[in-house]
Amino acid sequence: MLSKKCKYAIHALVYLAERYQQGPVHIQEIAERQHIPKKFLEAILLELRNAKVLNSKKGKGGGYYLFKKPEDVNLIEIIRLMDGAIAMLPCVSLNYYEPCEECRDEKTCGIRDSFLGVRDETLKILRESTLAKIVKREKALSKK
Amino acid sequence: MLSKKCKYAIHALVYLAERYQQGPVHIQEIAERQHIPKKFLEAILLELRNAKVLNSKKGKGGGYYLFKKPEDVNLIEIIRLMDGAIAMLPCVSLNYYEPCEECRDEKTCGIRDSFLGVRDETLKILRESTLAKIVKREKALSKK
DNA sequence: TTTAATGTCTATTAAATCTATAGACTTATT
DNA sequence: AATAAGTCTATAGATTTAATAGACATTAAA
Repeated sequence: MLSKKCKYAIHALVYLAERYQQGPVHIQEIAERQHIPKKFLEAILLELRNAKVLNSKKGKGGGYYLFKKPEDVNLIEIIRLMDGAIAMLPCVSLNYYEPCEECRDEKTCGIRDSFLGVRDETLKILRESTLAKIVKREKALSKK
Repeated sequence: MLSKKCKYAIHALVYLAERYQQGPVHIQEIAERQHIPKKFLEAILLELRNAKVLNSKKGKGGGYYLFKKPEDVNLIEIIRLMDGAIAMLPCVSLNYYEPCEECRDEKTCGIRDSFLGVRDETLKILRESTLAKIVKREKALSKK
């Protein structure tokens, strides 16, 4: 399961994607509208800023805004930043690889293959899930 | 990521699947061979027993053995028993469904779809990953 | 029938992680 | 100068995970 932090991040980013190129939005507003504890959200947005997904403007009239284009931010990137590995086992993780302690020999491990498959399929879907597509989908669904 | 408990369970079950219908194997042996803390393993095997995946024999010469057929135990079942939901969001979970707190309206949520897709692909692969197949794969790999 | 080997069960502890909050500091605008 | 923002460090509380301890129950064999 994704952590709350990660879910908060996704919701905040979608919110900002809907307001792309409309100037900075302040934390308070995002927190209220998305029901996210403000202080927690602060830490999240800061991380996303340091990762250059967001940018911010300080001082009066300041706030956060999407730095990358909505079509260039996908769920893989967000999840990795917030929760770390996407794979279900460390030994099949691309970005957070670690040998499995429990495994005596990775090469002859019959378990890995399944999780390699899961990882690949998961990445395939999450890679295609950009903020742009999510916003588009949201609009399409609410028009029905 | 899967918990250690879950990884231990998978390894223990594979070990027992390799010895299917060869009589009970005692905890001590599984613990030693798979490098699992014995007391922790006890709790795990007990849960698997209560779920009728394993069965046990008490007393001298006792131990655990696979109750279901190796081809009838897949990774979905094991993961659900040990770690709970497989989906990345509660709102797309089949067995552990809960509405997302962060979501104002599930019907118009543009995020769900992606995770629904991930869940379906994940289940598809894990459903096919039975103990029988894992053991078979293991043997094939070690012959190379 | 005793003994030893084994699983069963309840409780507890230690460590790690997740979630949330507090408060002082910095920067930009008016 | 005053005010409205974000930045940063620290920490507290809650929850979950991992591991351990010890008393109890059952079975088989001696």
